[in-house]
Amino acid sequence: MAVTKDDNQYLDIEERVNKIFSPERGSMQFCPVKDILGHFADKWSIFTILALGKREKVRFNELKEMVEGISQRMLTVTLRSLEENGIVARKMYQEIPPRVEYWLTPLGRSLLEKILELANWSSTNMDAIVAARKQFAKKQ
Amino acid sequence: MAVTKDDNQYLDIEERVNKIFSPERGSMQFCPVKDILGHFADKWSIFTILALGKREKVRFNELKEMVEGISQRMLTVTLRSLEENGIVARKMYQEIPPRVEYWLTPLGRSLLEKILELANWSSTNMDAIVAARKQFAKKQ
DNA sequence: CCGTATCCGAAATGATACTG
DNA sequence: CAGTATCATTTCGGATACGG
Repeated sequence: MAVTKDDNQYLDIEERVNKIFSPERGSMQFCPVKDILGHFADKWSIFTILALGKREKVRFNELKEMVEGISQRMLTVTLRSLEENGIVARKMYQEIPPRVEYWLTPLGRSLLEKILELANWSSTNMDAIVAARKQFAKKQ
Repeated sequence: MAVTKDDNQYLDIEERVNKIFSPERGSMQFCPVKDILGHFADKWSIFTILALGKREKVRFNELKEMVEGISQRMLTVTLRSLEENGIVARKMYQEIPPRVEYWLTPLGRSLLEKILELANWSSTNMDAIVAARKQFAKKQ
């Protein structure tokens, strides 16, 4: 069996996946992929980070408008989690009425880069996915 | 590229975020980012795709071993969802005992590429995140 | 305005038992 | 082996009330 270009590509990916999960990449306490990626792999975190990427600084209620469908509670919970992990910074002004601003830290902006890639992928492959769904529905 | 990346990095990102969400990118029925990304933005999907990237074809129980902590039920549910969206292909052999193989479609492998980037980001920035968590704990 | 606290229903997930 | 079905449990998330 001749090795085609595609085969090489596949083996390359396979190697990279294994590399990420290999023990020497992470500390002994935890696997970074499981612990860290598992922390951001939820839709509210992803949509919140994308929304924060739209502007330099955003106020709480502005953010609530931008992340469609999120409740006040979930936005608070999500922002705290992102703040705890160094993705988001927060500044509260002692005014009346109060004003609180959120923005992405440099770390957060680097994560945004990767999420943007994912979002672009969604946009690019939308048609293929919709087609796959129709195909799957037929088979059932 | 003559202009350095850092100079206009922030503005560039802001523009790209807005572009993804702009109406003309998606159909009128749905926003690809919300509908599609929201579909894969859960940890079991992400870990399953990463596991499938490790090997060319994987059997159900092998996969269950590879995705640590997943239950049989959630693996089934996740695989069906990925199959429905054209990310995963499935072949069942009429043998006893039964054998079922799963693998990533070309579309799935292109998604894997993006997820790998995210996983790499986690690995690379692990230390910064752990530091941020400690810092946050102190402030509370 | 920007939260927190609480409660409650809904949804996601796990555990277990069973089947072709 | 690779599921499905069922039930129990945990978690998520919305609604509401309240406070700085």
